Amino acid sequence: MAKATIDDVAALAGVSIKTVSRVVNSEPNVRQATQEKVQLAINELRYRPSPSARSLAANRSFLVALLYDNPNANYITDVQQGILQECRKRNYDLLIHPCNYRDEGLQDELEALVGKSRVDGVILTPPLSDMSGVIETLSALKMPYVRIAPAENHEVSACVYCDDGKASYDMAEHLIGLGHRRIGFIAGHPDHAVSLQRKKGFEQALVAHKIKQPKKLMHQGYFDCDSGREAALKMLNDSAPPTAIFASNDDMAAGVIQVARELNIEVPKQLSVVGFDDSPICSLTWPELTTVRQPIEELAQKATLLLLDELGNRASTHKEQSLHCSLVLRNSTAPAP
Amino acid sequence: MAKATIDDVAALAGVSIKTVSRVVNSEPNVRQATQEKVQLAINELRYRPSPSARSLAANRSFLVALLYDNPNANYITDVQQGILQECRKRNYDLLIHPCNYRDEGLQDELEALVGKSRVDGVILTPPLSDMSGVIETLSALKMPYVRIAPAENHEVSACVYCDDGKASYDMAEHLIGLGHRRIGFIAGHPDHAVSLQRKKGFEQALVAHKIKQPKKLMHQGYFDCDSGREAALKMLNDSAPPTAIFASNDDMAAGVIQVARELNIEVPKQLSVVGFDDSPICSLTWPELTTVRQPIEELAQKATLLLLDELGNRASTHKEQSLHCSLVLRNSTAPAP
DNA sequence: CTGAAAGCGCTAACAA
DNA sequence: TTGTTAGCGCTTTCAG
Repeated sequence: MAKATIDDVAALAGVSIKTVSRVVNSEPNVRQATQEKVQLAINELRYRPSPSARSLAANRSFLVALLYDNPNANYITDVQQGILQECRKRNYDLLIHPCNYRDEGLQDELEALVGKSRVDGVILTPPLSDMSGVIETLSALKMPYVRIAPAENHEVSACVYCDDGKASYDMAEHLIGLGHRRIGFIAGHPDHAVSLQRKKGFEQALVAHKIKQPKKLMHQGYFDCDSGREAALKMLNDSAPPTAIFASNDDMAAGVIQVARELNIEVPKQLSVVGFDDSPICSLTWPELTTVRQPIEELAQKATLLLLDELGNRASTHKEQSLHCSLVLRNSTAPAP
Repeated sequence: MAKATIDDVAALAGVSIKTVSRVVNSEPNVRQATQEKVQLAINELRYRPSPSARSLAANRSFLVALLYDNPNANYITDVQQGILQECRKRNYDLLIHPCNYRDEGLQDELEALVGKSRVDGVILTPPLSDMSGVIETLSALKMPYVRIAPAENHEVSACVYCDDGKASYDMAEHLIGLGHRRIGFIAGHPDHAVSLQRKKGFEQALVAHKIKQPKKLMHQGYFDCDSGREAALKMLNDSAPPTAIFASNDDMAAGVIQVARELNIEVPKQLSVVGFDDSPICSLTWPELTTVRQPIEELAQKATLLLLDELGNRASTHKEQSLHCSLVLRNSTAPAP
């Protein structure tokens, strides 16, 4: 038998198609008895509304797009997971659209995706969350969107973020509390806004504790293991090496640990090492890595909730929310020697 | 201005909407001059066909779904990447649908997703690729699908896979070639069909080289670090410990390396360790892990190609393809002591 | 090579 | 509380 349509259901239930539509969309103003009658017919025919027809008529697709430039597999799967949690509740589906944030054609790509209005809304992750071009295109096309972890301009759209600077400050203070005074810092990729936040938080903690930070202890990294290694190599081979190193993410911290081992520097006895992100490698390194955990999945969930609310109400309640990071203390930190 | 429709384009170009449709879908039988005239109008109006209308009329959505039970973030992002590579070429979009393969309601979930025919085709990854319930549901609903890395029944549908057994055999032979005779093996999760293949390949290599494998050297693992640790602990604390350990994936191998360090067993001098998957942690462990690389992205790409071909032609050319794994030799292996 | 007409299956506005 | 009537914007016949 061919797929049942709304007409079949209406015929079987002995009502008009509009009534079926009402039941399907759980609209009010349907008598209980009618409701049940229709539901019965729906079940019997295994009727499923056609998304295309619905989209065409109602001008909404029940599809949201996740736009991202894959920074890291774990990050992105966490984000996807969080988004889908909310989507399932409201019968939305998720379409994923990785892209290259430095791509010249990104603007056009976005316009193509959004312009045909295949999706009802868009979710952005860093560094896209902070790209004015992207944001302006979306606004111009009146496409609802929400930003995950934007660094700035929290007011221009609905968004959800963590205070990375605060977490960074706390982590620095933790090290200082352990007696460390010479703390090396490896910054994150300069294109990611969080990099600056993490660096600032670190520096503020030093200032608060009246610690002067020599330039030699500040290094540029790129969020990958190699840049962590490079920075560590420079610092640890210096005549006045640090007693602790704060890497702006876990991959770089893993690089630091590697270098330490190669130089026969014991972690954490001679050198404390901390990272950021709480990625799976934290428990795979030796010693296990002290780090900062961001609630990525929750972040994505809240963001999605904000977006779907906006899509439902069409009340553009530009909200912003923030969540807290937490320190995860493992074995890569110890009192200063 | 409101969004341009096919009528607007037709009016501006001075042709019928059918002709516009022909141009948009690059159908034959349009005179060059007409073609250009229409294209001009399209550009001027920035016309984008409406996916919903198109779906409704043509009964195809240009959407494919990836159905998976997230085994691992890297695996899944690689798969997504591969799929999207092909999708972009043919203007398909990807909808992701993670699920729990042990969920009672999986059947219904699938039927809901597929029954409304929101998607034109489905891509399956392990362990879903081998679940008869899933496959039968898809077949019953006549939903085209392709399976990535199914373990068995390669003929029932289009599919793409690697010969894990062969790779496993080769890796075992590599260890044997280094002089190892007591090689511990940690099997993968029993629900994943590849686990058995990898185990079989390993055993076949031993048989081929006339090595008797004591039961004590065969352990059940679950693809996670902890189960690797557990197995390693048992084997390395034994009176006759192995000189090499073959873990069925990298996470377990990382666990083995940890345990070795805790027991002051030097890797690779006293113990060689190998994994499987070539995941990012391979270069983050110390020493870096020798492993097997599966061309996951290519696998996904080929699978998608197969699926989209089928969707295009509607010729159900049940093809199957296989790709090769390769050994990645790093520093965790050395001649037997 | 091109076009006219008839839907695809649903929702929205309005009527009853 | 329910039904009627128009489309939504496209593709598909089938005729020219």
